[in-house]
Amino acid sequence: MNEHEEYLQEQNDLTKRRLEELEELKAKGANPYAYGFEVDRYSSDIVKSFKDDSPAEEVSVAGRIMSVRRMGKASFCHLQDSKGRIQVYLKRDDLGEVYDMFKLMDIGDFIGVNGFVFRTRTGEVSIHTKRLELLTKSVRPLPIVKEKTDEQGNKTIYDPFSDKELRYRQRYVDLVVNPEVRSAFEKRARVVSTVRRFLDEKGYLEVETPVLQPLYGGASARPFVTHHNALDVDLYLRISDELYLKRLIVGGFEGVYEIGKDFRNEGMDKSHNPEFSMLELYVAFKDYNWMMNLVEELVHSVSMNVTGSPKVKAGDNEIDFTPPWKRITMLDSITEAAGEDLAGKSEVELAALAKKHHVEVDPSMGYGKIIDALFSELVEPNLIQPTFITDYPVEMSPLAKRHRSKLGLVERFELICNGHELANAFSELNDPLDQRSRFEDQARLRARGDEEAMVIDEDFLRALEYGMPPTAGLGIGIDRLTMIMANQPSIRDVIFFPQMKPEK
RNA sequence: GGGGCUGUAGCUCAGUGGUAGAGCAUCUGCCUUUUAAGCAGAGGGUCGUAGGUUCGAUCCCUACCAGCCUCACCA
Repeated sequence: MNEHEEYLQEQNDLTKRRLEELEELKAKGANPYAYGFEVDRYSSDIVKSFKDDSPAEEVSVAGRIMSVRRMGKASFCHLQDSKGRIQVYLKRDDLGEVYDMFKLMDIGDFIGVNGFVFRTRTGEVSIHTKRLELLTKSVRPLPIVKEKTDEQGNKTIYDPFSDKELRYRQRYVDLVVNPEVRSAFEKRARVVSTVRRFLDEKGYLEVETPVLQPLYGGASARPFVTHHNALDVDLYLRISDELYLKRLIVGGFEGVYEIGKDFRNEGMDKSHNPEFSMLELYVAFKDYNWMMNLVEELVHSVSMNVTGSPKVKAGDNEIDFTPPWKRITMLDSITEAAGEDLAGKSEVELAALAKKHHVEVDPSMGYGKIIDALFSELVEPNLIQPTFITDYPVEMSPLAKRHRSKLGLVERFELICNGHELANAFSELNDPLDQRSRFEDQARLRARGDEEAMVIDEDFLRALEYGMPPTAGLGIGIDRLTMIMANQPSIRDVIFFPQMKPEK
């Protein structure tokens, strides 16, 4: 048995049948893998612009066959291109031998069609085919999804392609068959392009910094490790861009941003993927108050561009991004939720308060960690409308500048929306001595076994010693922003190829 | 890592301790404006993998693999 025969042997009957058709088509002189086709219109544009009283228009379209209805000497099929679908009418009288070739074509095949636009008796705008070309033969059967639209315009889907494992592993099939998937990713692209345009118009410079780093930093997370053979050194995939972008502020750029992938070696769930996209922005001579205004403007602009409205549906909630948004300090937000004033409370008193509200604490947790636990449990899940939480304990924020008037706090805010963190920002710490002592605190945590504590970056400290101007910094998770804008409950639905265990 | 649910035809799913089922898809026949096309007929399966119990396992048991949900951990 030769290789080709072995391959045939392994295939199921549906694929075998298609491989036979492929040979028959070749025998009839068709090239089942053609080189191109002149397209002049998109399906949905033709349907939209059709007018019954205008003279018949000639069009050329190309796409995949998504349904076929054969009735002896005439057939209908639906052709799907990147904009939608249009019905195609094929008649033996018009096509002759080509009509016999069409009998060898299947759902999934790419065809090119040239003909004139008309409306059928049943009212559907269609193309009356004059010329038909096979562009690509599909030898593996697609899932067949049928839908019916009733008089009220309600769609019923029959036999949906819904197995999540198959959808993620074979996203190409998911995209062909489930139009709403394509639409979510188109929204993702618009999120990114809006952010980029917004920041470019403000005059900030888009830059690229290393993904492979000798030291990782800028966030609390475990990294991926890799190895450079020629240098014989271990390198880390970045967990954030922060320390490199701040070096660029030291170097004299007054506004820099980067949109790129970060990598964190942690668990996965519906809001975490090991690689994810992050926007980071640093602007000289500004502080976190200024940055809050910018974030309001930026996210509002994304919402308008992506959804056409400042109001966005997220599951059962409607989120309104019209500025200004609520701003409240972290302590006040806990005070509000717990109904007890936190001001001046000691660590012991806080721990007692936590127990009272059934928030788990253990003796190893310091003041900052208890505050964080209280916040995560009592406040964060209930924040649906965009809210700035400000002024975090210094222990939680080793790269943020101390608050100008509140002892033990830093000038930091997070934007919480729909119960999740969407952005994180601070007035950047630029005192090299303070930064060194914060790194050293982190090193002590690390020595005690905190694998996520930051490592000391001497080169970054050296840069700060040369002087970094007052700077406001921001990070926004692009995936999570997209989840909200596209109303997708899982990060896997806004990442084309989410991380999966290997297929066995 | 803990708990729950799931894995049967290309897709979506029923089902039973004794020869494996449906709809759609596929194939054959009829049909030149149909549309979840229709009518008549046909083919298609290692029932996730490996063990065990049993005369006999797709079904019961165990382990493993994969997926989803959830909790924990984590930003």
